[in-house]
Amino acid sequence: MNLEIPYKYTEVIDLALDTIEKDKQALIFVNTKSSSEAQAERISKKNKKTNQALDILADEILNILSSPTKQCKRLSECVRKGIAFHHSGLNSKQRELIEDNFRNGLIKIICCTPTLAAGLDLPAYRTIIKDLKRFTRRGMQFIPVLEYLQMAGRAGRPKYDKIGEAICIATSEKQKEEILEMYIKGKPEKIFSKLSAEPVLRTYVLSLISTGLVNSKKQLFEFFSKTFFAHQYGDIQKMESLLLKVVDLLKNWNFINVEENSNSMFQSADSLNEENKYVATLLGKRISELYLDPYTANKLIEGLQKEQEKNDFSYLHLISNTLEMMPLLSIRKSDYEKLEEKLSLNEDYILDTDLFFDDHYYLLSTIKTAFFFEQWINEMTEDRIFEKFNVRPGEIKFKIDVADWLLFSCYELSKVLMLKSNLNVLTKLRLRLKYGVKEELMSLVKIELIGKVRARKLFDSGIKNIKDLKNIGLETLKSIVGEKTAINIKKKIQMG
DNA sequence: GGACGGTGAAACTTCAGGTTGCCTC
DNA sequence: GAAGTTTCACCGTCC
Repeated sequence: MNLEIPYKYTEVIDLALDTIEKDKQALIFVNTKSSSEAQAERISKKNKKTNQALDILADEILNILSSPTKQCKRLSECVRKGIAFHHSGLNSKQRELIEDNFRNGLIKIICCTPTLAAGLDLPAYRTIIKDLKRFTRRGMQFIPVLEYLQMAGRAGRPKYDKIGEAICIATSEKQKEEILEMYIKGKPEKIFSKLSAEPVLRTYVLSLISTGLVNSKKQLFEFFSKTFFAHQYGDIQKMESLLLKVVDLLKNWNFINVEENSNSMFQSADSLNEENKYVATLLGKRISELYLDPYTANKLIEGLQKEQEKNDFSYLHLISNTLEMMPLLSIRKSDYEKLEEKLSLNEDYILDTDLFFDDHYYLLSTIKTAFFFEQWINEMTEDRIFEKFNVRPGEIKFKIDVADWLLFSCYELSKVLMLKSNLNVLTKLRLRLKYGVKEELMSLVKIELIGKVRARKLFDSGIKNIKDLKNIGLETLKSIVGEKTAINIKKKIQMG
């Protein structure tokens, strides 16, 4: 760790310290999670002001998880000095604590990613926008003016301050001019319709047909011609051919039927015929209710229908290979060997065999993502996961939620398609995923008040299910999970 | 002499966010 | 492309 602070950082630190000196608060926007952590750390090391309330808060933050992660420790040490970092990788309780204690004035500075710019109402006297560039596929690019406005708009607290300050940090004289032109004098960019993204378009077309709002080509065109999407797209003919392409896909996947209209003079079952009727199939309806992108749904179905032998990894990999799971975990140099090994070990269990002939890097990313889920359901701790996979607690939660939704979708699709062999495995997997436990803990974890940590402790002490819990003496239980919890658990079991 | 700790440069890694599902053990 | 993090060689100190 380098304690010497390079010149270019000092102005942000000075601004932060000046804010504290004035007894005001500031938000500092940076472009990455680790940048927000490093920035908060630098400021906290320079800030001398602490107090008892901050100590209490710092301890609370440290002990939110059963075993504190590196991130918890780092955040806790910053908060001890009244400084915090805030991004999507934080545990949700920690995030809430930071927000609440910024509102009540205890925390003076938050270094954050753009999470805080939109949605959350957290005004500050001063907003410092340190990074106006962000990494994209085309390298470092200036962020949109709209985003800049969101961030700058956090400055000034209506009830407390008459003014607010939004400060941009330029890295050079040239950039200073660019920022002035683009953000201060510039206009916000136009808004674009989200429908232009194909997955969204597919989902909407299916949902329109499925709910019966649209049931012919004519109605479909009519509906879309009134949307903002059409207004922006301009070329109506091109849009119509795009829509027909989607309809054909849905038909090929058996999510909708195109039925002939018996009154029509020209009978043909294709989707082009003006008068043919679009009707969602049972499968299509379910997919629409699940909010699944039809493309993903089709992929899942193809996998679920495979008759080859499946294991847990098969399903975890199936859901990792979807648009919804993007972005997949990225691969480090040191990962390759392990991932290749994992791949060859599970080659026979992978359901989407097309992957073997495609982009190998992508294949390995799907393997790594599935591997991450597999480690999670085998009780790898959050700290270890951060270390091994570089996924922070808040991101684990997010990925798990997506996975659970997709597994549930797999379950529902299997039900509609009468693929009964998948059902039990999927239910089991979902439960294990939810708690992050091995199969042996499943019956314990189902009991209220018992999560992954307590379940593991109990199991290792020979208590393996609810019957064991009933039979065990209160004193013994106390020695395992602590006094209060033991009493509460006993109460719960007797009631249930 | 060896263990240990601090240092700094070079190599490596990563890059914001967060929609949507449901009743079953 | 830039910043943050990790790794590693090097050096001085202490026992």
